[in-house]
Amino acid sequence: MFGRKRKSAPEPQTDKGETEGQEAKPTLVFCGTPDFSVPCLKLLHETFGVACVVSQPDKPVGRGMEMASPAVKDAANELSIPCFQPKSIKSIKFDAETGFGGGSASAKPLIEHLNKIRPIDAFIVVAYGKMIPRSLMDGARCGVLNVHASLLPRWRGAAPIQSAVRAGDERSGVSIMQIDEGLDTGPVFTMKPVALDPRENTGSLHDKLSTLGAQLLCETLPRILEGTLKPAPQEPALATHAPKWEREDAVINWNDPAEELDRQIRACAPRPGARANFRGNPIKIYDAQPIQSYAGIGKTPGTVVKCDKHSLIVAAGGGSCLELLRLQLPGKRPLDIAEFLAGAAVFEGEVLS
RNA sequence: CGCGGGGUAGAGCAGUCUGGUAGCUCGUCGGGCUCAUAACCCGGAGGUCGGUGGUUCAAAUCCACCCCCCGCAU
Repeated sequence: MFGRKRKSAPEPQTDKGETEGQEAKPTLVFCGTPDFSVPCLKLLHETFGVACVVSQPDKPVGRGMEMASPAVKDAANELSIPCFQPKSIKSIKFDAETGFGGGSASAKPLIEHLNKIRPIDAFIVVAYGKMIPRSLMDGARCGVLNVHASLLPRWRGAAPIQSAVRAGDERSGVSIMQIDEGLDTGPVFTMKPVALDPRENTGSLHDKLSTLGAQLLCETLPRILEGTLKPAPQEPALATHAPKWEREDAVINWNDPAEELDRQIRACAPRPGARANFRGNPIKIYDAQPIQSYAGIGKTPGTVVKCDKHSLIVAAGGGSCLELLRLQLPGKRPLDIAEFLAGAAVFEGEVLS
């Protein structure tokens, strides 16, 4: 009920002076879109307060093409933070004298609001989904800060988490960086590593990095705002690129060795799910593991080499074998292998593609 | 009105087209065999077939509407 006029901060905040120049709350603008961004938004708002949120527009999605709002917008609404969803922010301009201007029609309300809350200390971008224009870098005292889900300069780009899992990286992490005009090329304030579990998938790593990113951001932000933490440039020679995940990346090729398939399957879990074909139906594989005991040497990759009530083992490339653990038929729920086998009699010698 | 699949015992499925005794694999319970078992054998319990209405002597099955789940596309 009283979430509306939260603008004026509660008065009794004159206690401990842990950091001296910290009495005034910074003015922060948060830009983000999916689930991944939500923990950052929440912790940031709790710790420092967020003046407004920018997210991608609602779009028709899923069955029935119903309009769906981004997770960040829903979170902003819960927190009673004003949220703007311009179609594009590319053409927004900034002038030190007159403030923000330009912009497409859909960006007007945002621009108006930004001018109202000036001066802005920082824009904070977490998986917003679009490139950030120059104007925002100029429009805040500390420019645009970014939480990126990798240890830069490894895995710059759109799909750092999937890429780390698929590559079999032993560790990943989050980076807090300054956005410049390149794609994740800006100098880095700090990074925090995390070890990948051998059975890690994209979903589990996503969740780890999402909370880790929120923590690291909020720990680091005070020193960035007061200018005592300087960012260090990335080493360009070490950079790798993590391109957007394409449909093709989820298609199983049984000629690949089992270990590679395992990594691909984990990279595709829980979404979109690695795809194969079984009896003419598309089937998704969510979990599997390479197996030593039943060498598939001489078998065509994709052939079921062993199948009983509890396990299903398929030949892969180079004589390797893959035990399928969890899969899904079209129109059905994902099933653990034992459940799957209870309903669909599978025969040794059948071939998946 | 984007295209499509599905809801039958605790789980996974068949049966629906061609209405007429509720079936399979697993789990569970009891018993047996075994040094042993996610093994094997014997026996039992467990279902108002998603909901409502309609057609019919008779509906899981045909018709109408509703609820819920999922695949593709994005």
